[in-house]
Amino acid sequence: MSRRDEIIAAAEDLLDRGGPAGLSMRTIAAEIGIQAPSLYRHFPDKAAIEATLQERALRSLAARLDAAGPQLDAIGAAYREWALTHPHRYALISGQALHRDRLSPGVEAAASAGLQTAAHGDQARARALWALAHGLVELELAGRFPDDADVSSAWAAGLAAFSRVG
Amino acid sequence: MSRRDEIIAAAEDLLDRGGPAGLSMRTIAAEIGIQAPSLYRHFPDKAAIEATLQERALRSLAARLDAAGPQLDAIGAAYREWALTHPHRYALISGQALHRDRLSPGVEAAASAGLQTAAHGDQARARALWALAHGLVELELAGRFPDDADVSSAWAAGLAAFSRVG
DNA sequence: GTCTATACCCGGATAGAC
DNA sequence: GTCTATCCGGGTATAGAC
Repeated sequence: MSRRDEIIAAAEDLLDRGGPAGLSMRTIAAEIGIQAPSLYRHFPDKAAIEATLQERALRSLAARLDAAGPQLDAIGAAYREWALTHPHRYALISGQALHRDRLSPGVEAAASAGLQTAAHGDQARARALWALAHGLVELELAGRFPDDADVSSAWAAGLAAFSRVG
Repeated sequence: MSRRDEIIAAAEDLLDRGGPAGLSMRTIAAEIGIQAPSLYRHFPDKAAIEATLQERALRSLAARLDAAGPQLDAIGAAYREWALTHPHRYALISGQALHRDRLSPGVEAAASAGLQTAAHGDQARARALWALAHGLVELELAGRFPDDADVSSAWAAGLAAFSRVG
C-alpha cells in the first residue's frame, strides 16, 4: 500500500468515526503517525483528499445500486442501506460540499443512475424518486423522525406511490 | 426595538447574506456596531442566538404552509417557495443542527404539519411526502440537478405520484 | 519524505475596568 | 451595558533543516 493510499485509508476511517468535522490535516496525519505538513508531499491541499474520499464514496454507492438490480424496491432498500451503513460518507457527498471540479466526469451521475433506470426514462419522475430517497435518508440520519417512527413504512409508502404507472 | 431584537435582526440579516458559516459572534456584533463580548450580556452563548433564529424560521415556514391551504399542489409550491426565498434559513433548520432542547415544544412539528394534513392522516405517506419535499429542495439548493433541469416538472411528477389514492 | 517551527487565519468565550 | 485585553482552541499551509 502506497503512502498515498495509506493516507486515504486513514482519512476514510477518521471520517467514518467522527464525521466530516473530525477530518483535519492534523488528525489525518496523527492517524498514521506522521506530522500534518508531511501530507502536503502527497496531496496539494485538503480539498484533494476530500475529493478522493468523495469519489470513492460515489463509486461505492453506484456499485451498490447497480448490484441491487432493476427492481424499484430493491434499489430503494440498497440506497437506504448504503447510507445508514456509511452515514458520514453520505454526508460528505450531500449538500454543497462536492468538489465537482476535482471529480472524474460522470462519477456523480453514476451514483443516481440506478434510480433513473427505475423511473423508466421519465426524467421528471426519476428526479422526484431521487429526491424521495435522498430526503428519507437525510431526515432519518438527522433524527428528524420521532424515535418510534417506522421509517421502513415511510419508504414503502413512498416507493408505492412511484410504482404505479404514470 | 430592544437590543435583543436588534441582535437577532442583525444575525438573521447576516445569515441570509452569508449562510450559517458567516454567522459568528464577531460578525454579528460588528453588524450593529458593538464588540463581540457585549453580546454575552444579552445571550448566554452563540447557540442561544442560533436557536432563536431556528425558532423564527420554523414559525415562518409553518405560517407559509398554513396559508397555502389544504391543496397538495399549493402546499408543495409554498414549501419550495419558502425554501428558495430563504435558502440559508432552510439550511439552518435542516440537518443535525437543530437545537431541540432550546426550541419551544411543538415548533418543529408545526413546520411539517402542513404536509401531514395533505396525507389525510396516513403517517407513513405523510413522512414520505415530507421527505420528497425536503429532498427536492435540498437537491435544488445544492445544485445537484443539471443546470438545464426542469425542477418544476420534478415537483409535479412527485406530487402527482402522491395525489393518487393509496 | 519527514521533521520542527511557525505564520496566519478563524472561532467562542471570560476577566475586569469603566 | 459596553469596552479592551486576553485566553484557548481550532484550522490550513509554508519554510527550511535533516
